[in-house]
Amino acid sequence: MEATRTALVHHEDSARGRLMTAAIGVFARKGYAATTVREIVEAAGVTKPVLYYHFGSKEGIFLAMMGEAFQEFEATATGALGTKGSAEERILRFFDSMFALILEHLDVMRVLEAIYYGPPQGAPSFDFQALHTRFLEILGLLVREGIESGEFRPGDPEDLTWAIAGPFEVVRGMTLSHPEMDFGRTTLARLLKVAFEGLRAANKKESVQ
Amino acid sequence: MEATRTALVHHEDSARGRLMTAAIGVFARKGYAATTVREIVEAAGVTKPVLYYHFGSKEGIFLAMMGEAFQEFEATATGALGTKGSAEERILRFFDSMFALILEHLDVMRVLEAIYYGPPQGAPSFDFQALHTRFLEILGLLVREGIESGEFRPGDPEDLTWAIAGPFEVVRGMTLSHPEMDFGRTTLARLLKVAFEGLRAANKKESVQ
DNA sequence: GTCTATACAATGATAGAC
DNA sequence: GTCTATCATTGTATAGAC
Repeated sequence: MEATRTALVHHEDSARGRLMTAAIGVFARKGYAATTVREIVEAAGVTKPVLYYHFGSKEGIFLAMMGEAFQEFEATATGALGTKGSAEERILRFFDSMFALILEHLDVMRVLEAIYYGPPQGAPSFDFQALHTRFLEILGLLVREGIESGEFRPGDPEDLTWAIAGPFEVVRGMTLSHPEMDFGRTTLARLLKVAFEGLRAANKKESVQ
Repeated sequence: MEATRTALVHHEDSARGRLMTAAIGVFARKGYAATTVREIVEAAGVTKPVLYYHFGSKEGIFLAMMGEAFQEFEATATGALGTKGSAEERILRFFDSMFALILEHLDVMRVLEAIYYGPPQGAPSFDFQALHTRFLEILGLLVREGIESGEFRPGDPEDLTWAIAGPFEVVRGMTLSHPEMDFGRTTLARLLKVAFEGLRAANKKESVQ
């Protein structure tokens, strides 16, 4: 997994690598539609034909970038399933590893998010839905296990899953749109703690300060 | 307030009104940058010079649209402050009225959200930040009152505010990106109930099913 | 206020030399 | 693999008639 991960972080210092890095930055800042190939190649310090040689088109470099991100997400998400501990601990670790991934690739996540939640902007279609579904699938599994083991109170598993997803959405959203506010793993853990308060089985409730 | 609100819903059947309605739809579907004036005028059944006559530019029609939305948001948000009841009830009503506003103007909210959370797309700058801040400000006020009255447990007001904002963010996000899943006011109320569980003062906790 | 016709800039993409 | 030079298309915006 480490190998897959670094692929996205350290693009080799080739023309191709610099183009990828540059494209991620510009797409993140201006969105797919508003980005021109001229901007990308200027940021990468190459000329237009170099981009077309390596990626074939504006769509091509976009898809290459999304493909790498997709692989890495899938690896991290699935990896979180093989952990031990209480449901709370496992959920916390799952969120923490996903959030760390977001922090490492803020720009890619911004592009991904803009296209998934926002208008397609004429960007080539890409199955972002699968990412989100997979995230909720794993979270739902962990929540269900917590309910069955008696760690969480009885209740509609879907509702409890969404209740736990809330803090993650909040922190993810604020991190992407307001990085200066410095929401982070600590804040995520703190908000999650509040959410867990509403989920714990009655016999496990602690008095909280 | 009703007068302000209808301005956005029922655009008069003039060329200007049809242009506004058409622009909202196209901007929502394709984003600001990817939208062409040709598309707008074709959807409105008029020709290009008509748009330039009424709004001056692509930016002009965008700003006109955002201006109307802004006014309506402010009116609804502020209106929610003048209500009576327990903190839970007031928060629920506040969320419900804000969510109703979103449902009425899904397309405008999509455009607004895309530009606020996503890349600016070259759209004219607009103080979306103020909307979000105002929303959190009001919510924070209601939460603080709940803490002070002893209805909510003691705790960091900021954290508790975010914890309550979570369900709203989730339902808003899902409604905008997956309207077919039919999240709605009922789901919002249900998820909010779970969140309140984690906030209630110890002496007010009820056993939940 | 609304049309036809068009100006003018910028865009994605390529041919062909090196 | 990378460059210079250029093409075809599409974009915003406008002039001028009605």
